[in-house]
Amino acid sequence: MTKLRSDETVTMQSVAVAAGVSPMTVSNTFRYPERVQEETRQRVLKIAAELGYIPNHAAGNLASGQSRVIGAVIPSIKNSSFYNYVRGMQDHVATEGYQLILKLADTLSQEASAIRTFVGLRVAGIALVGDEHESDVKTLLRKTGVPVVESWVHENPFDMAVGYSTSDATRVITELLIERGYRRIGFVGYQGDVSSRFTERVPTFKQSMEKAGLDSYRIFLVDQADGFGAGPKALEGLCAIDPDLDAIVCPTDIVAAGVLFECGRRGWKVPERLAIAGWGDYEIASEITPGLTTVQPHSYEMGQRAMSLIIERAAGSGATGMMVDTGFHIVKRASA
Amino acid sequence: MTKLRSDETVTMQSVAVAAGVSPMTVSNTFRYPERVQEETRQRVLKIAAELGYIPNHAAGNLASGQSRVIGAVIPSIKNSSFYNYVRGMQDHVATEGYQLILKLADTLSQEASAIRTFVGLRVAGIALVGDEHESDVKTLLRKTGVPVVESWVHENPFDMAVGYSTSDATRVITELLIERGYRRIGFVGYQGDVSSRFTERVPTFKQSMEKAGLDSYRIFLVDQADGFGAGPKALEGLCAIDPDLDAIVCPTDIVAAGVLFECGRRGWKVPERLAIAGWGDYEIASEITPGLTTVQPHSYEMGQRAMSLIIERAAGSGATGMMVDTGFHIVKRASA
DNA sequence: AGCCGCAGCTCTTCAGCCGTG
DNA sequence: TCACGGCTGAAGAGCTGCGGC
Repeated sequence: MTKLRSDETVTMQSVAVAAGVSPMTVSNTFRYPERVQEETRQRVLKIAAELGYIPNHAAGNLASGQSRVIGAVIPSIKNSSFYNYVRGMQDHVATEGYQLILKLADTLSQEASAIRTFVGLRVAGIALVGDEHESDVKTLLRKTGVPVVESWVHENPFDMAVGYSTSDATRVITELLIERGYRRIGFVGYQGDVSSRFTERVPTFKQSMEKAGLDSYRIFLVDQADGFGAGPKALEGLCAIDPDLDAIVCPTDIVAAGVLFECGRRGWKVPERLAIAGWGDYEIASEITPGLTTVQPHSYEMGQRAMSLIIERAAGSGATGMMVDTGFHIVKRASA
Repeated sequence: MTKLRSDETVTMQSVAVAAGVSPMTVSNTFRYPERVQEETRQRVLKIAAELGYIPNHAAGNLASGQSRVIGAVIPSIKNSSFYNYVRGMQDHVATEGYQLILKLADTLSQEASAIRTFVGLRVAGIALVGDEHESDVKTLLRKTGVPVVESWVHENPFDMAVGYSTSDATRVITELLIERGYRRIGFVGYQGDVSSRFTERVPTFKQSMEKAGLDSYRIFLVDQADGFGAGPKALEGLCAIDPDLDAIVCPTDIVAAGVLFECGRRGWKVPERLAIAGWGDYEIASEITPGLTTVQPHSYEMGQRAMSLIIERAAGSGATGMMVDTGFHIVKRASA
């Protein structure tokens, strides 16, 4: 004997004794119900419930090398952008008898630490956002062979990916503004080390403008951490480039809302003085006045598909390199 | 032999062989570095890194009966209300060498399922929000003896609690409105099965009004799921009770922002025609115009203290029944 | 002081038992 | 004779507590 664990610890063994069966029958009752006679099963289940028995996942994981837990790393919960993504993941795993656990990571090194925790836990799979990760953890993930899905990623998956083309969406929303007659269009991006799902929009914006014979120099970068506060800064920065700016493309609806609030302070009419396009179709986009014209990624579906890719792999089918395009659409409201 | 695991699985054993030491020395290197000679430790660490070794938490948990993982159940990430709470938790556990994992649960039964997952994982402790939980899981938690902290709870903890008095905050914000000369004050609450941290505000509001000799019948309940949309509904409902309503107390800044947007649509000046008080000091409270006067709970500290209570208990000190009051303060802005 | 061997944590895989048709 | 349904026992899975050298 080694441990000074309380004697009252409820184990499979104690359930077995109380139910008058072997531990194996208890195990089978939970894992392969069809292998156990109805009557026996009911008895075991009843006893287990009475004793408050919950199978020790650590022991099961160790013995079987399998897990029904999937880990997801989420960049932030500061705003609602990942709400539907997480709901999609959660709803899908529930239907398959899996469990989802989350870790938050604002930076690459936090992401790396979260991944190490998940690997230590020997989860069935890992869902990441974006395609930039520390090279050490990439090596680690390769070595362990755990299924990994990158979300919001549209090409060159590390393992598997689910997402949509931010380039396509940038082109479509820019062309929409051009079509509606705006000419002096400004673009707001994020500065510093941000995900490529933001940085790859800039060249596409330029191309779309140039293709229409328009100038593409109205570009201003803000700090991703600024939230709503980025709006006023962006507007000021773009007005310094061109005081006659007539439209603005924002990296998120939060920034767009910040711009809209600032227009309110300045007494600028939207969209008459300035048209505003957002990104993400957050709840606020439909609630403020005027409503925000914005890109709606299909985040809920993205979450669902991310989980189904992992579960398929864990179940034996599925393969590395799989990619799913969940698309996007433009929600047209009054702001642009 | 049992498993058909890949032979390349990196275990403590394989690290030990490669480093020319026993498995126990590898174990000590990770868990009790001071027990191992500097030179040996460096060698083991180097080999471990080369092989991409991550200790199997399941095996360690099983062998030691301990865990460095803490589970937290969060009601929602739809808006930013729990952002600082989670940051506080995460920052604190990191300093203590623990890891935080999250599960989202919108309903009591989802919470129960999340708790069962955490118990199955044999986490070191569990952080919950609010004081309402399924009675089955309460029994289960009692039986397992896992440390549990309830947050946003100010009295009668199930095990331990950290929070502030929503009653006190309701009184203070109501008295602020009265002091500022508002008389026809309306109160917005949530209908249905919501946490007591919302329901207990109603009686306090009534008391505060009556104590000042004012009418307290201007009360309207909205659906918690409505988000910003609850604002217009609440305003309409309260105007039906009293068209000359001059101030409104909202359950969250989101609802308050919804009311503010609706005032914009109606052409009502804030706070001249209607004063608005929010709750939570979300990011939007300082960004919209006018800024929202609101209750600022010290969520970051709440998260930190929740984790320290759990870690103390896991480390042997600490006791059931512990409670921490993290307080609150009122942020005065232009809306009221 | 620094390092090691043994036994054991709880569960699952697999082989096999026993009685029946 | 064998197949099959329902159950069981032995042997680890990878790690750590403890005592020994």
